[in-house]
Amino acid sequence: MSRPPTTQEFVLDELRKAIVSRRLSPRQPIRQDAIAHQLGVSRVPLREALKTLEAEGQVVYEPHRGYSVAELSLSDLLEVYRLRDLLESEAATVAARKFTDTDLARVLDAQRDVESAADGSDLVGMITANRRFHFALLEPAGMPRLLRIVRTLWDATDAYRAVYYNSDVNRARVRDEHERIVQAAKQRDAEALTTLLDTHRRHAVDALRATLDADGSPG
Amino acid sequence: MSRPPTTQEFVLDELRKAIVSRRLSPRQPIRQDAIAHQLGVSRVPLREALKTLEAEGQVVYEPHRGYSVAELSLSDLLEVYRLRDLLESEAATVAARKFTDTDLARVLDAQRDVESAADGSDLVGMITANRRFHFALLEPAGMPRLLRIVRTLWDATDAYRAVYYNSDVNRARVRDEHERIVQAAKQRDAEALTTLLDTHRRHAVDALRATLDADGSPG
DNA sequence: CATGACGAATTTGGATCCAATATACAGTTG
DNA sequence: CAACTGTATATTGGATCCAAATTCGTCATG
Repeated sequence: MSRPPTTQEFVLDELRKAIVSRRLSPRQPIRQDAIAHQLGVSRVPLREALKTLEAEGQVVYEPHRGYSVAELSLSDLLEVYRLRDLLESEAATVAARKFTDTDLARVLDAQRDVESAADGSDLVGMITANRRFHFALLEPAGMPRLLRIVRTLWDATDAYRAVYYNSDVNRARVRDEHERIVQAAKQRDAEALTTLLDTHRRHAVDALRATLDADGSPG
Repeated sequence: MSRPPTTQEFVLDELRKAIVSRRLSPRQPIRQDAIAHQLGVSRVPLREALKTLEAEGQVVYEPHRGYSVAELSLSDLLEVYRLRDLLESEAATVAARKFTDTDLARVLDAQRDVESAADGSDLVGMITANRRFHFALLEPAGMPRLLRIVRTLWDATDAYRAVYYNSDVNRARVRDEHERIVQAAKQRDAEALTTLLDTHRRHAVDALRATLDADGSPG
């Protein structure tokens, strides 16, 4: 008994995809009329969707001058990962003490998808399965506000994930590290789990940092 | 060269005040037509302001059913303070290494306002000065995303601050603890600073928890 | 040639109107 | 009398229209 999405939900989804796929590139002004026309809607639901993205930091807004896609500088990237370290460590620690068999089943299920996506070089599948895997590990903590914040932190760097997963070695490493994380989760070993996740994130941020440098985008 | 506020900025401000002052109480549905009329505006800017509050967690939204003021349960309160512990500790530690004389001057200035507000039993003055004091300590960290998150965490419990500062003993304790915090900041003693701030927050959350219990609001 | 003033065109902000959905209520039926 | 159905009402969602602000091009001026 689901509900058909409202227009603003549809628009929000489309905007996210456009930002992640770089069809809307950083610093680019968002012309409301053009985008609304393109999506076949009026500006009203578009603007409500933009307000949501503004609050998440995905776009920046200046009254009377409009919205533009937010740019992620190097210091922004490092801050995002520092915040993820702080918040995800907490969530993982709390969650590890509470894992039920159902929780673990969800983690394993996501990891199976990660594996097949890694094998099949399926970028989009990799991104979504990886996200499912990590949030399956964090959700049992029962900290909805924390989770919500962490989600926006993930969104902020989503545009870079496709690049990251485009590499065979990166996909293989993720798959491998996830295996060890699964073992720690199974044993409810909070300390090992947080350590492994910390390392996992450090690998990601190092790779992203290299990407950002290669882009030559100044920060 | 300031700018006159847009209608949605005005509305956002009014809504915040209404929520903090409990003129809009938790779980109460927000009738857009009524509020828009009350403020002498149309529903459009009101809805954009509500989208911002939704993203901050101040109101909850259900499509086709509307917005209502978010309720803060006991577990929500504890989560907010746990998140503040994690994030403000980080910010304070980073900031302590960077304090300039200008930064410290801002802290001292805020503390002077706290003192006069505490002496004069000025509740609103106490709330604003206290907030200035704490953010003056955190802003030098140069972590804009963290600061933004912390601001929303403060907003979430703003409704309870007036109650807290209504007590002579609470105001005196805040004033006193601030003095010691100022000393640690002057000496750039990051460890002492974070310890003192931790204790400071624990006192606040204990008092708030008592208030919540007294309210008898189940959570 | 740089600079500033002016005006047209573009773009955003907000109000009003209509459509879609949910809620409340009356009446009906088992 | 409980449960259900249909209908009226209230409320939200979205489209269109107009006002306000900004941007951009033009031209005058030093």
